[in-house]
Amino acid sequence: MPELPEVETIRRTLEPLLTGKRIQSFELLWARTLAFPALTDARHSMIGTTIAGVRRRGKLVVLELDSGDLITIHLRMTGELLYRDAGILPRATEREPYLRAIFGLSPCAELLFYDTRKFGRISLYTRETSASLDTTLGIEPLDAGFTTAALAIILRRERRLKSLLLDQQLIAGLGNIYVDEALFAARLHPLRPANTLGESEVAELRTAIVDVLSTAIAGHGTTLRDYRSGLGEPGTNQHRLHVYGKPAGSPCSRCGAPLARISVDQRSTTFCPECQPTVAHMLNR
DNA sequence: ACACTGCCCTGCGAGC
DNA sequence: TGCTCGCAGGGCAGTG
Repeated sequence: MPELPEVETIRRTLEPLLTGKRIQSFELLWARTLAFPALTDARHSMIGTTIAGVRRRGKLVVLELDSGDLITIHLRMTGELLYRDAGILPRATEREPYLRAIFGLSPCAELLFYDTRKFGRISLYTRETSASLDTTLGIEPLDAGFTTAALAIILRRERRLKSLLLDQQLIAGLGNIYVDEALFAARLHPLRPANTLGESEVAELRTAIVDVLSTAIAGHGTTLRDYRSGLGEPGTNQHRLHVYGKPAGSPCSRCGAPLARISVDQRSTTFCPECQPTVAHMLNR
């Protein structure tokens, strides 16, 4: 499932291809893929505008239009955003089964949105409504502002660490894969109340988050099943995962102890009980 | 403030 | 082989 590194990889591949292209059509093949506004309004706003840039905010791909409007695309679990040069490849008229939306671009190109599970969402924000993005999305973990002090403020609440790190309103872009990996790297138990972390633990967690995300971006993202870059290439970071997706009982890559698997916020969570002890565990030693 | 449930969806692997 | 079932999960609404 695409998280920050996958979305960033897609952004990087799409930016040079989309910038300067004019949107000349928007075709919707699954109605709910467009979250808002209504299709006719969305078409009216985007058709005829030019893509001025491709940004990322959290897990959102953001197409900046020269009108000042923004098209945001959330891939959720199985969304794929593929660029196709219609001059080279045949047009997507054959209604492939998982194709949900088509941006027709001039000259001679298409941006295709595929999504098997139909959870992905495309939205259009105006200059006025785009401010709400920053109230629903928290700090960017790869921005300079994501300091140990900034993270310490976020952690200043009695909430389970993993649940907090997954909260997009606090930190934007982390999902199940990279939260598990970052907690493993920082040797922190996913159920630790966030406000029990010491100063050095906060610093280690910040470093772990930045390292895990940066490494994944360098590897062009994690491809477990569906994820592909904007040009259809899989990533390589799946080979660097230490805990995510590993079955319970499989050996920890660091200490050899059997990994544990629990559920946190309805999400499977894998960690090493030896490397990532609870506070109670540490006191009992 | 926090945790939990159910919903949206489909493909896949396990079990029978 | 062919079926059913549980699981995967990001975000959100609703409940406790």
